[in-house]
Formats: sequence, C-alpha cells, structure tokens
Amino acid sequence: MTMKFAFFADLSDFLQSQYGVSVPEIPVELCPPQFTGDITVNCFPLAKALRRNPMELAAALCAQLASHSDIEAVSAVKAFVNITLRPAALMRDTVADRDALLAAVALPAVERRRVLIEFSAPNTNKPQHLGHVRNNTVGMATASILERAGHDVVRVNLVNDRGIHICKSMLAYQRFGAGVTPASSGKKGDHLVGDFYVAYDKELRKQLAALRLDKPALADKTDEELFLETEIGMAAQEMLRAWEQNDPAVRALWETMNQWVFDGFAVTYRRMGVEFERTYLESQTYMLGKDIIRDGLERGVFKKRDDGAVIIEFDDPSLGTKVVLRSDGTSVYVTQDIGTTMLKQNDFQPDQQIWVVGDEQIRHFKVLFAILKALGYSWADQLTHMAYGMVNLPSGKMKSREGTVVDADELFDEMETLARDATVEKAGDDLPENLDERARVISMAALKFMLLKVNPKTTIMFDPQASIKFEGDTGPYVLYAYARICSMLRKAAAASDVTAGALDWALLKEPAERMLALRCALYPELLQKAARDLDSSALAGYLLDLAKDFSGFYRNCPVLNADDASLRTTRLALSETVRVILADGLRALTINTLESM
RNA sequence: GUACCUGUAGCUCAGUUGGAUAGAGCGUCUGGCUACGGACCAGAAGGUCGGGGGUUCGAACCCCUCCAGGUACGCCA
Repeated sequence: MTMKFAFFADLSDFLQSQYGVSVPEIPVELCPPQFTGDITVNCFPLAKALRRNPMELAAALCAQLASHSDIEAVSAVKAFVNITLRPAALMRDTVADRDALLAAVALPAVERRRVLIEFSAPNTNKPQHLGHVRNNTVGMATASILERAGHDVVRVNLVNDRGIHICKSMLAYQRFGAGVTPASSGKKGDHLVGDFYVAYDKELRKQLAALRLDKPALADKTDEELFLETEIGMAAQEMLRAWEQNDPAVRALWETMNQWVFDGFAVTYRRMGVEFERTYLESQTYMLGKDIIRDGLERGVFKKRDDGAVIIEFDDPSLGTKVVLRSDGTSVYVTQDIGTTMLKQNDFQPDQQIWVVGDEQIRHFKVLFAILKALGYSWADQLTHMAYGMVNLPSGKMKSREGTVVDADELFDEMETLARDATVEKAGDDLPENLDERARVISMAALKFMLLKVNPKTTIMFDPQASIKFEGDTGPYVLYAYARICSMLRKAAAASDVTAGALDWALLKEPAERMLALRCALYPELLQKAARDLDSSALAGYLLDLAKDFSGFYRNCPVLNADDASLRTTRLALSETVRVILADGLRALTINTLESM
C-alpha cells in the first residue's frame, strides 16, 4: 500500500531497535467497518518477516503506538492493530497536500517505459459490433491508464483490409449493387459494405444447397470443403487472385469500397473517442516476414520439411511444430505477425508491445512470441498478449450469420435515446440547452464503464434489457457525484456574501470525512495497480468506491450549510480533491465528465 | 484426446505476495428530502465460495482429484 503516514517512521525505528530488523514498508490497510479504527496494521506478514509471534507483536505495536502524538486510539484484536488517528494527522497524511497526492500517481522516472499497444483490428467487410466495442474501449482505457502512470504510449491499429472475405463483399456488390453508394443510399459506408457481405453469404448458401441436391456424393462435405465447388466461391477466389496481381478494375473497386468502410469506422471511432498514432493496413504488411523466415532458416532456427514447408519445432512439447512458410513459399498468419511485430519495433522502438486481442488467440500469441524468442530478439520477452473475453448475449454467442450481433452504432443510438429520456424526465420543466451532449456523455459513460468495471479477461454477459442502467454501480453514478461537487463549487463561488473561513483540517472528524480522505489517499496505488496489471476494473472499482464514499459524506456532512465558516471551507476543499480525482480517474478510463447532468 | 480459461447471493460481477465475521450493484422487502441535486442515502433478507481430499496457526485464493461450461489445438485469418 502506498499510503504513507508520519507515524511509520517512529514505528520503523521501534521495530529496528526492538527486533533489530528494518522494515521498509509498513503494511497498512483500511480498517474494516466492523472494527473501530481508520487503518489497520496486519501483523501476520510483519511477524513472519521479524520471526515473532503475531499476537505478541500486535500487542507490542499497540503499546508503542498508544502514546504517539498522531494517534487518538489504538487497539490490538488478535494480530491486527487498529489505529484511530487524530483528525489533523489523518488529514495531513492523506488529502491536505492535493498536489502531492496527484503527483504520486505517476511512477518514478526509472520505471517508465515506451509501450506500443495495438487494438481494434477490424475487418473492412462489415461494421463493428459489441465485441469491437469492448476491444476499443479496453484498448483505449489501457493505453490511457498506462499514460497516466507515466509511460510513453503509442496506440496503433492494424486493419485487415484484404483477403477472401473482403473479396466476398466486393463480388456481391458487383453482382447485386447496381451502383449504389453511401451517398445515394444514405447509408453509413461500413453498413452498406456489410450488407453486401451478408448478400454474398446468402447467395453462397443457396449455391451450396443446390450443389448438395445436385451431387448427393458431396452432401456430407462441409461448407468449407465445398466452397470452391460453388460458382460464387470460385469467383471470389478468382477475384482475390486478380487483386494480388494488381488487376486495375478489382483494385479500383477495392479502394472505393474500403474507403466507404474507413469513413464509416471514422464515425464510430469518433463517437467512442478512439484515436491512433498509426494505422497499419494489412494490404501493405501481409508480405512482410518472409525475409526473417529465410534468415532464420539459414541460421537453423527453422527447418525445411520434406514437403517443402518451412517449420519450427519447439522444445516445449505443448507447442509442438508450427509451419511458418507454406510449401509453395507463401506466408501464413504467424509469418505476417512476425513481420508486423518487427515493423512496429522498428517504427517506434518500444520497450514493450501489447496486443489487445480476444482470448481465443492465446495459443497463436504463445507461438508468435516463442518464434521471436527463438530468433533471438532481445525484446521478445517484453511482448504481451492482453487477452480479453468474449461478449455473450442471454441467447448465447453473437453470430453475424444468425443476425444476433449487437451493432456498435445502433447500440450507441439506443443508449443515447435512453440517456436523453432519463435526462428529460429528471430535468422537469427546464430542459438543459446541451441535452444532446449530456445524452452522448452519459450514454457513453454507461457503456464504457459497464465494459471497464469487469476484469478484461472475464467473459461478459450483455443483456440489452438489464445492462443499460444509469443507477447503482454505473458510469452515470460516478458522473453524478462529480456533477454534484461541481454544483457545490459553483454555488460557493457565486456566494460572495458568505465570508470564507480559514482552512482547518482538524475540523474534519466525522467518520464519513475520514473515510473519504483515506479513500482519496488510495488513488495513486489503485491507478498504478491498474497500470501494472493491465486491469481497468481496479480503477473503475476504485472510482465507484470513491463516489460512494462521497455520497455518504454529502449526505451526512453539510458543506455549504455547515455551521462554521472554517468547516465549510475545509469541506469544500475535501470535495474539490474528490472532484479532481474523479476527473483524473475517469479521464484515465477515457470517460468524459459533465458539470451538470 | 491434449492444453488453457471459467465456476462466489435469484441475476451481473468484486475479492493476490494465503489473514479478522466472504463484499458490491441489480432485483425483493422496509425506511429517509421545509439540508448544499433523490441518477441519492440508511436498513433487512439472501452464501456448504461447483463437489471431495490435502498443505497451513489460518484457504474463495496454493496442491491433487472429480463434475459442469467455454476456448484453442490448420500449409485459415
């Protein structure tokens, strides 16, 4: 725990003199509510380090601390020493120095690194869905958290803009498109292209059914096996070949349709606040990696198998053997990834690369990292696959074929409508001028917070009916606490007739005030934990706790209506600290705030 | 078949160098604004932490085993 209390120094001296062992960190935690105290020293781990009996150690610490000038009361319960601090000392060591508290959020310079994080990675054959929304949200928040912790962060996207699936929507457009464009149809480009991808699939299904009827001998084969037996399958394959040979007509159509999709993605990204320093296109990187394979073959990292394929045999039996170059000399998926990893390394020289990619690719990244390590790159130990879980619906997995995907743009629209309705309902007679902005901010806060408050690796159950909430453990709850503080500060600034009292932290004695101050002091630790563990949920959970503690304080401790001018001033200062931390933490989650809602 | 992930309250989820009586939100039930914003607050009910065994002063957490669900094991991406 990074909370530092002045009495630690005296405690440390006592332990040194008494037991002859220096204890660099005093393990202190928040005192559970069922016990009396602000903070607790757990003597079990301490006793282990000192080789002492935990209960006796607790009793000794208790006796020692009882006379300390910062401490009001202390009691030992079993091996736990519960400490109640004097108000002035508690506040002095937690919130009195706001700048120091916020400065403690960033890691010391020696621990800062340059981190390259890749996320989103959409395909240009269809619009983005809820799964992408989770990826984008987690990617942006993780990048932002790392940045707040002091790291130098580079965000990159790798767009999958080529391949057979892209040709499918192109082919369907050629056949059924009749020259329609986003402008002529009024449809967002990525949605328009997605429609043709669906149209292709429909036609393929039709042809597959006809084929099976026609040739019963083929009926047992899978769709995949029969793909090239169908006319439209063959045509897509042919188009891919033409694309690879730079056929001008195919390339022109590809350029046009991809641009439609990029335009559509830009809108989706803007709504989410997603930005990249660099967007790589697979069409420009998919040929990379072969040189590295050839070089590795010469150095004996890889072998040529009898059938001509280039392979790597891992020492780790669980990884087995992996083909890295086909017998016809072309690349496989992992070959391209080797190439793009090198490219990113050369372009930005990061100390660490992070991929935000679904957990179904855990094995792929294990293999990729093992290959790069076998190739001897010094940075190969600093590669991280941030595997996040799927988003499932109550009806099961999202399947585009069955039309059960939750479309990103539609989801944003629906949530915005709900947020607007809720805002209108609460506003009563006087509608705010910035109703649209409020609806946008509140709905996006609700969605992002819902995705960020759970551990990224957890599989999420998204129930459209139940998941869209603005009450309880939600983004809007945190925004609401923020808005209430802003409201108080506005009123305080406007109330010129009220004389300002002197700041006096010793006046804050209420349990809710103490709790709130201690919570504030925990912020640096929690943000650093979120950064270290690549876990936004640690930060989101903390912000919820902070907002809850503030709500309790707000309820129990009058601020503007405090009896005493000094008390009013000091409570306002505490509220301002909470506001600043909420703003800082929400920004690290890429969630915008509102001064009124 | 093999490997990895998951299993905690009716539901959705927290819970790490193993530490006090396992927490929160939603839902249900009961209260609370002539106090600064009720998107709020206070309280109640709700648990053999998937089952069993082991290690330990102490296990939701570590080990073994079984059960249930998911994912991955391509010269697809």
